[in-house]
Amino acid sequence: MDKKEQLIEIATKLFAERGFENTPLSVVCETANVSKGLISHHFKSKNGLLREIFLRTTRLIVEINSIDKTNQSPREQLVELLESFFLQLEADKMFFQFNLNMMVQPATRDVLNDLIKERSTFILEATKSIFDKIDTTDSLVKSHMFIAELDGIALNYLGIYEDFPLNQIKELIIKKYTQR
Amino acid sequence: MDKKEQLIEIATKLFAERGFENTPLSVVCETANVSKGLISHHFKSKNGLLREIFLRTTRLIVEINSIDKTNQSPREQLVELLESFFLQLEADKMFFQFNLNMMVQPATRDVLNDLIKERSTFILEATKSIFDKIDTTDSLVKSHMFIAELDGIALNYLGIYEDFPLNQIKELIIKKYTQR
Amino acid sequence: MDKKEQLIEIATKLFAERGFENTPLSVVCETANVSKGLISHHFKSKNGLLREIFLRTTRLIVEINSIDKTNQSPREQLVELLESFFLQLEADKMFFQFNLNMMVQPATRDVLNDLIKERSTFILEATKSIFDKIDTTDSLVKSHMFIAELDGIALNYLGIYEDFPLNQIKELIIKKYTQR
Amino acid sequence: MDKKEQLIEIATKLFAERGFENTPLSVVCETANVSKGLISHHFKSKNGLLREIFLRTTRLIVEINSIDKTNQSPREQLVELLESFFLQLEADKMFFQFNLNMMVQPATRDVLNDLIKERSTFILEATKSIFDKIDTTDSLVKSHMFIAELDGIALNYLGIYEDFPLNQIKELIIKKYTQR
DNA sequence: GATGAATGAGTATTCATTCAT
DNA sequence: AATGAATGAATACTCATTCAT
Repeated sequence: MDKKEQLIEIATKLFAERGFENTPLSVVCETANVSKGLISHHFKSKNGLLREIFLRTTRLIVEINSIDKTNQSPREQLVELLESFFLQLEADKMFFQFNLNMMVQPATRDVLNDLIKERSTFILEATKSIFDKIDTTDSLVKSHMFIAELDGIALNYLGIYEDFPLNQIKELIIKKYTQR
Repeated sequence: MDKKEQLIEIATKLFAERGFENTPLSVVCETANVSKGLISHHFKSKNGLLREIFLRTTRLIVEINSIDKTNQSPREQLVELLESFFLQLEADKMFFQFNLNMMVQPATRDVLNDLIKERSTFILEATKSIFDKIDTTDSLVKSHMFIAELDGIALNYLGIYEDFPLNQIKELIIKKYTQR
Repeated sequence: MDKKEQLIEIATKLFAERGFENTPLSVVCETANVSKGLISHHFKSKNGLLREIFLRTTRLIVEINSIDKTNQSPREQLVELLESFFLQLEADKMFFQFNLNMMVQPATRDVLNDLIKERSTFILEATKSIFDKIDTTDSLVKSHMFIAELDGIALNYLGIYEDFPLNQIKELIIKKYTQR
Repeated sequence: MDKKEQLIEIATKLFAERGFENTPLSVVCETANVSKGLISHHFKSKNGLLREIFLRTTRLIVEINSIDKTNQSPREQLVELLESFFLQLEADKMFFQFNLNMMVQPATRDVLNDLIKERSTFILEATKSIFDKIDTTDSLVKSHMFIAELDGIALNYLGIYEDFPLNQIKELIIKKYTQR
């Protein structure tokens, strides 16, 4: 088993669960059964490790969106996007927890600034390219609205309301975006 | 000059700007021109100070929502709520930054858990009471959607997109909620 | 109820239970329902309070030993002294705990040095005056032995062995000192 | 040069001289020419360091008592034990100072509770095994008396009387325990 | 006599990072 | 590639003391 990969996997999980600032490298290393020196060896620093993790997450997002969807109508694409969003939100809370965390915290924002910009630009453009196919009017604003809505749902589902009615919300949203 | 109030004011500002974890008490005290011991004296601990701040913020939210609005139609209330939300989002970014921060970060969440629950329950009920007057069908889910949308907008405006089209989003949303 | 007396009583108890160094004045004041400023007002400082307490304890010891015992034989006096020692050791553990504590700890020793000397000189002389009446040979050494024995018993009973056979020890000692 | 051993040695000395509570780690580290972090690294905490020291002291006591003494009569063993006690009491005051300190102070007692119990049980049994060979009647009580006597002597010699007649006491005691 | 806000020096502890092996 | 001893700056917290009221 590759110690480097092991390290990344464990660190991702712990950073998501406990927050970056609140997760000492000592805990990461103990959990991953790895010596402290190894982090500096592979990633130079704690921030280096964070950037590597964030980068990989972005790569994942890009890959998913790069699947060819030319055989789908734009509305079908939107629905599929929503379906996969709600599916993953339930299945991999950690993933969203981690990303929300990184965005909101000033300290991590500073470290990841360029990577966050890169990723959010990609997401905005990917979304807009779908909306453009439906109607170019206000497509940028609508894309922003769309993204904000999903982020807000993730935020409220993960962090605020214990009995957030995720499924009903999902239905409501899908209905909204499939109506002409 | 009340040193306790001074302390709270400065701490609120600094926690919002730099994050709670990332703001040492030494900085808070120096900025507020106050000795370290005073925090212990008034709030017992850094967490105690945080709880006091969060509590006051909640009290503010409750006060604003307690203003009598019986002379307005529910849709008018909704629009007013949206107007004041967007107004404040632009005017007092710190306020939103601080609150998002507290919600998302695991460490602060643990400290504030009970207070967060209290506040979010209040907000949900206040929102639902308006939606109920329009149409009781799905009023709870719609309230959740409404709150999530606004949170998402705050999140994207403050933390992700530098050129977030706040005004256009505002218009779009108000239009959406004034349509029958 | 006199706040000063209240303060002394509570402080004695707490210092005995938790040790002097380990008992913050804040705890003393809260327990005694008294403000912090009052200690400085009455005793100048924490050390001042300690000295007052130690002084009172000495005064108690002196008083007990000042009772006229001219109608008793020296051996009777010795037995009575032993009886009262074992009686009090069981009844007022705190008293012995406190005094042992003060003697052994370097920090408190420094504060109480003169008072400790005064008291221990008194005790030695009071004991020697009894032994002298029995036999002046080695009376000083025997007095030291006698005191050391009792201190050792207190130490082992209070601080080391949970099932210290206090009563059997008492009988053994009394037998020893009543034998010709 | 082993920094860990250096640390233990210096700390033992300082804790004995100044008391545990009254010896800041800063002083220990400066004296030992070692960084503060090293204590956390090797012993986890100040209490951890204390436990390590106490443990080693116990180990020393056990080792000394484990020397084969089958070629000595029980009374010879008792005398040898007394001789070595008085010898060490004069030579290594620190050792006794430290141990008395730990026993008497509530704060350190709590930290060392299990280790103190272990050690005192061992000492009691080692002593009793000698007394048993002389006479099994009351051997437990006599052992307790014996230990208490020595502890009391150490206490009075080290902590109370400046001109404690140690040598005369020694002779008196040895005479007592060699008499049939 | 009595209060309690305010101070500030002091202390243990945490933790990312370095470096020799 | 991997270890872990060692560092030292940073940080929250403690607590006796002071002083205006």
